[in-house]
Amino acid sequence: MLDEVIDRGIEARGVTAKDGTAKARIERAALNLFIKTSIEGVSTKSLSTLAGVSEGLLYRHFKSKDDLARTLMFEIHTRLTDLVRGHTDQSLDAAIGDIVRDYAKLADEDWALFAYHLLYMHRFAGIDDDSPLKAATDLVSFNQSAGRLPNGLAPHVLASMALGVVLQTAQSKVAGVIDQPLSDFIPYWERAVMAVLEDA
Amino acid sequence: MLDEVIDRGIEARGVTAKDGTAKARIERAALNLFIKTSIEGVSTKSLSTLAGVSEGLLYRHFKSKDDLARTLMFEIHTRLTDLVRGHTDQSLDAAIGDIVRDYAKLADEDWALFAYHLLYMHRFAGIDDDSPLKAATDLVSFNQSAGRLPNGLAPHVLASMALGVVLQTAQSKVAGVIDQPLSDFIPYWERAVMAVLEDA
DNA sequence: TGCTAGTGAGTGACTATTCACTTATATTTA
DNA sequence: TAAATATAAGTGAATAGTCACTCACTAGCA
Repeated sequence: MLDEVIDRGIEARGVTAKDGTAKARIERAALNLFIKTSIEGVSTKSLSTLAGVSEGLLYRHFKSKDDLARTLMFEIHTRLTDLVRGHTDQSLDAAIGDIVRDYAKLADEDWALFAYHLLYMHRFAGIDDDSPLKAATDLVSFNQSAGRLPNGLAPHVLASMALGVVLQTAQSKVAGVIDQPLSDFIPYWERAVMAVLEDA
Repeated sequence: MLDEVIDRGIEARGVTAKDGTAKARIERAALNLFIKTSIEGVSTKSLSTLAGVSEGLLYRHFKSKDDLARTLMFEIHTRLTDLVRGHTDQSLDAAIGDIVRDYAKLADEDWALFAYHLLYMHRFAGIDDDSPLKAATDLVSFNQSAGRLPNGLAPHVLASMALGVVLQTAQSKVAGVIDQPLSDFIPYWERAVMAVLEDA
């Protein structure tokens, strides 16, 4: 039964167990198993088997299973946060447009990594010190101060609501309810996010 | 260290280990530990200790740890689905108003149960056959057919985006970014959800 | 007497991690 | 250039611990 999972995992990505460096194969195997089951529910044995390496090798490249999970999480977390931050030099419309476009592109290009973030972000303590939500909150706050957005709601609440439009669509894709690439929704996201922000 | 977690868990709910029936205490302990860590990450030992019962007793009331997790999930899942379904006899505004109000109320009244659903729903296979999203999709579809909502987006996508407004606010509360009761956001949710639906 | 609630030590399977070991690949030295 | 040496990549059996679950048992109760 484990073999089936392993075969499907490899097959799904169209690669053999020997593609890429060992470290990269470990990371891909971890992502695919983590999003399929859970982090604690994946054993180092199944992980190394799917990656096509020995169990011991995991510990040459990562201090522990937790370190592996953390490394993967912070990689995508940083990328997503950077992507949202720093759009104060353009109009709000343009900023939202850029952000949702980049979000969709990143998700479509590396779905496993994106889905991993969506599913397990909340498990990593301290991750909210800086996050996509934090960056979005700063953007909302900036535009509220400039009088371009209503002040009725606290910026982190309004940012949550707006981000929800995008993230719940992604969640539905994780659940298998949606099977199109997220890029298909870019113009709709743009309009919906602006509507949430301006109607508050 | 485990004892600290256990103490905090009990303290946080203002109850002693002897409150309620043993079965109810097992369920509350499970919910509180599951949302704090994960399902697989919680041992039957820590669970029974927090509930103040023996490990063996878990198996008098539930067939397995998985059965316990499933039972809790389907209880809240059914309640939430019912809450969204069956609002076709009123205006869309009124329906959205009722739904977000009931959602907020249920979440505020039993936060652990609600948070459990939010965090782990996606893990239970077959749960999407009927779900809050499915019910919301039916409502959107009904209103699209009646010409009261634009037809540009597939109903399950539009429903996801609208639901995201509410669920991401809840997610931010799980993350500890928001600490108000969700009921505070009812009127804002109403407006934002309508804006998403009508602007699509 | 029969029944349900509750116990907790015991069990075998599985877990993450280690470690002594074997290749392979650079780097230095003669 | 060739030999010598260091360093990195990779192995898999061994280990100590934890896991979910069982079962023979006791306590109360109708």
